[in-house]
Amino acid sequence: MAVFSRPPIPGSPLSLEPCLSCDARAESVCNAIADADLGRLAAYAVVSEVQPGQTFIEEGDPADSFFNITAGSAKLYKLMADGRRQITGFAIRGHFLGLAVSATYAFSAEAIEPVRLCRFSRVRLFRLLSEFPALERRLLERAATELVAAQEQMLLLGRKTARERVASFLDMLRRAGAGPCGRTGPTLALPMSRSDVADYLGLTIETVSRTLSRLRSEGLIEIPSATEIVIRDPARLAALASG
Amino acid sequence: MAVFSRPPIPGSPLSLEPCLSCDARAESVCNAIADADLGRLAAYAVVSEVQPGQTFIEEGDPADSFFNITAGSAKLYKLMADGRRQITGFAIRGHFLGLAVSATYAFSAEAIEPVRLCRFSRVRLFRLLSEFPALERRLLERAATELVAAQEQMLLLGRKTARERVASFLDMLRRAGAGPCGRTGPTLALPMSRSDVADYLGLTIETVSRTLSRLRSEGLIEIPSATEIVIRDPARLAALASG
DNA sequence: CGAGGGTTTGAATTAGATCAACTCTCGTGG
DNA sequence: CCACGAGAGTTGATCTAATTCAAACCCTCG
Repeated sequence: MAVFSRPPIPGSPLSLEPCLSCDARAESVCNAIADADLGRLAAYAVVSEVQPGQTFIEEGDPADSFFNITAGSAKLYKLMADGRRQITGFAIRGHFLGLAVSATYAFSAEAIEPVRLCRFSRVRLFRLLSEFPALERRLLERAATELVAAQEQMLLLGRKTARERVASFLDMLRRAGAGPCGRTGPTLALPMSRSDVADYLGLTIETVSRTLSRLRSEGLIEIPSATEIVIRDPARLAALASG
Repeated sequence: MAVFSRPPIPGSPLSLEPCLSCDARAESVCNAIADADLGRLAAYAVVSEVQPGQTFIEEGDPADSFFNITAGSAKLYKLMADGRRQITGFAIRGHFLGLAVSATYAFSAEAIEPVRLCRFSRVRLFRLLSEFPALERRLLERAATELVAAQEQMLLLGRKTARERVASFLDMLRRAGAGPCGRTGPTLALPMSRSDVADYLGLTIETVSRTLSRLRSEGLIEIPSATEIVIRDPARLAALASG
């Protein structure tokens, strides 16, 4: 994994700079730490980049690192012995990964778009948490938010129809403001493949494709390309999503 | 909700006693707090009992309380407008509920067996967390554990067959040591109804029933009564559960 | 321009749902 | 004590949403 480096801004202290100017700071747990203390954080983080298709967390491996995504997007998934896959979530800027209690990771993570991340060793993270209680609080909040999202996803996987699942997925992207180049608007960028969407929604690629086609023929969405979807009728889509 | 009370042990300070002698202390986050500080904890907790069928957390209600289950069992679930239900988990002794970031609960909770619980107001819990960093750490661990369980459940709901789901469920109960009267052994007590099991596994009651019958006819389990199941072949069951 | 992946569409199949009947258990009251 | 009824659970027959199998149809890139 290549170590990410950025030329220091002249006149600013080198150790502070990477965190102070980090694009992800606003969305990440790091914003619990005051400017003056960012040097401590930066000293503990190892910044690296992961290319699309590369796995940077492997289910079952010793869980000795924690990751903070600062750019790009990744998929988190679990595999069964015969290859069946369930994508449990997508991680983007600001997401924190690998907070395992067990000694090993419970899921794998693979970059979809080029990912930039900060890696913390287990020991160092816990040292940071003790040093900055506000950071620990933010982490707890983050975990609680993830838990709520997980429960919503269980409802989707256990009880929703294919149509409702796809609508929920699009609605989620819309609410996340997943426009192309980070812009918001009716157009959504889908960085993941149909296969990823299918494994996230507990469906097959064929069913996802068919369902999208049907939503298009009904005028709810447009599909200018396989990786772009325009929401024509957000209200009807949201209604569909909730049954 | 009736307030639970227990006669104070003669000679022990009243404010300390309830937590010090609590059956759930070993399994609960409260074990992060030293004996000497239990008075603070007890002062903040309101103990109450909930009867089977009673709902003590309602999805969408203001999330101003946190609950620590000290006895009994409860189901956590989300409902759709048309009545479809997904049970996202079962909570027993030691479980902590209601850690919402949002202003409202994301799920409902209903007692299956009589539940005894400690209720903390939002304000008081956060005061406790600041006062006892070890408590916050335990809560973070707990949340991380729940998250891992949620991911496992997503794999089950999204990718496993009915047979694998039921086997996973029984294997989970077995590993949790869910014997009758808290005993461990090959016999499992199922306090929840078939309908609850179905809504937990994303199946119908008929499919759950049929699948259990089939596992019985294959000699993997015995079903002495609707609420008791004997695991005859734990290894084969576990193998089935993972595909 | 052609190869190869990802995607879409079509036809056949099936796991699980739905609809319906029956059984078991347990509590109630004659 | 036993008949009765209600609710939970089981079993059977049928149906259907989604999967599977199969064949095009793109794009993109050498």
